[in-house]
Amino acid sequence: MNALDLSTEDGSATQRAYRRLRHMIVTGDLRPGEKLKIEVLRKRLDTGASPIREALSLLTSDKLVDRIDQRGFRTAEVSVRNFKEILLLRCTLEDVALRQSIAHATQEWEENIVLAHHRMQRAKATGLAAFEDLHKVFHMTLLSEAPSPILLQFCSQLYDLNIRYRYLAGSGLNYQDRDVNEEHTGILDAAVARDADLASERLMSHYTLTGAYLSGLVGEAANL
Amino acid sequence: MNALDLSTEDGSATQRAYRRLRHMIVTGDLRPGEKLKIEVLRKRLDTGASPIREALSLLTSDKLVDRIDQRGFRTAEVSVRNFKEILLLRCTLEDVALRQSIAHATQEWEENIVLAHHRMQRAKATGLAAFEDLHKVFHMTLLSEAPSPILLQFCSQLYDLNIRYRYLAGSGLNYQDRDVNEEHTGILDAAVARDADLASERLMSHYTLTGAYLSGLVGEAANL
DNA sequence: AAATGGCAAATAATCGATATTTTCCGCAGG
DNA sequence: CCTGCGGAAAATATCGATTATTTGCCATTT
Repeated sequence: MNALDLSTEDGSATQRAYRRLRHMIVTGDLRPGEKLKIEVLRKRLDTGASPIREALSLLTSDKLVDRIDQRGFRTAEVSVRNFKEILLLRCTLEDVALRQSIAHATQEWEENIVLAHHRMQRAKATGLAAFEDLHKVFHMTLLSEAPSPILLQFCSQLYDLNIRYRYLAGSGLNYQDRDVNEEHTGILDAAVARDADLASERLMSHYTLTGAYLSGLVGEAANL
Repeated sequence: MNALDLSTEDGSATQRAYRRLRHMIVTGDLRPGEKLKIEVLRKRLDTGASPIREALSLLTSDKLVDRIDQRGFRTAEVSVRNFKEILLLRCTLEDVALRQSIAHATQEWEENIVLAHHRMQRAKATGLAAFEDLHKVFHMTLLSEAPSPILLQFCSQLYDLNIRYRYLAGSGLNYQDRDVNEEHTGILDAAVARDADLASERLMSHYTLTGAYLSGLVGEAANL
């Protein structure tokens, strides 16, 4: 069983509810700011109130859900401001993490990135739905040697918050064919070459470009 | 009602349990790695199982509690490695936050810091227990104008993780009289003068010194 | 003596029901 | 016409009990 395997059916009722709710929020199935009534979700996921409640508590950690004491839960609001904050923070934190990761690079790590990159490319080419997951794996693998689990966890969390905007902007998968492939390959090459400055520069540019593109869409799509 | 008021008795049972458990973990009343049995806590806090359970879920977000599916909760482990990671991350993030905060400084902010500083000093002088809280308020106020709530939340979380080590190292309050007062005043002055470089330098130095001092203690005290 | 299998106790997770709180709506008074 | 005040309806929070899972122990086997 893989820690990154998000699809499976096992685990406690709480875990299942957590995964499903998380997916629904990230993909926009549950709209931003939407009230999350226990009763409604209970029926929808066909489980008891307790697991729902706990799952929502967990999602609060991920900042995908807001809890208001005594008046329940709702999905986190979105805003252009929030989107930009996430983008900027990602740049700041991933720059640090990437440099640390490259500084601690190993052969195995190098191979992991190459592999992650290949899998991502293949999924994209074949239009597989798993692409989104593999894309995250690629990015997190880049950072994975940074000896700072908390930092990595922050990056992962910000990644998820960001991807939610990608879905909300519609066309979850359509990168408007700016050449994203090439950007990824560029980052990969620089990382494998252990060139921290170049890799970081490319990564930042990758985020900034994607961000600028999305920023416009986010505004209209969610009409903020 | 103040968002920073941690003492009160009101709110839901969950909130009360959350505050009390949090305090117990941070102050070391519940030891690192200790198993947190619902039944035991239920009696100790005189409340039902549900609030305990939810409070523990919330504490998981704060990384003060680890949850292991199907086998309950335990307080987060500590280690010198983890301590150093927190220290380093705080330096990285607070440097960013402080510079942003100073860049957005207002008159009101300036007055808030002066006030926070004064209250902290007074509490220290009179040996008040509230000192720890006011110390946190002072540090967070320094950062408070940074237009990045997520970043501030990370800083707050790291602050709490760090202070836990202070308690664990024993002598929660004894700063060994390295002149901490003077360090605080120095940071205050630089911030009020809007000198971001100087303020940041002093803040980092403040953390690094405290960290170096604690680092030794943490090792012995918790015998890691 | 060490390993294995399988009870029994302990503990966690979940459920269904109750208590508490908020929300919503209509009505009286200004 | 707006504002504020009940009071029912809805929703949340909490409890007590039940179910499922894990853990610890001891007999049995090799």
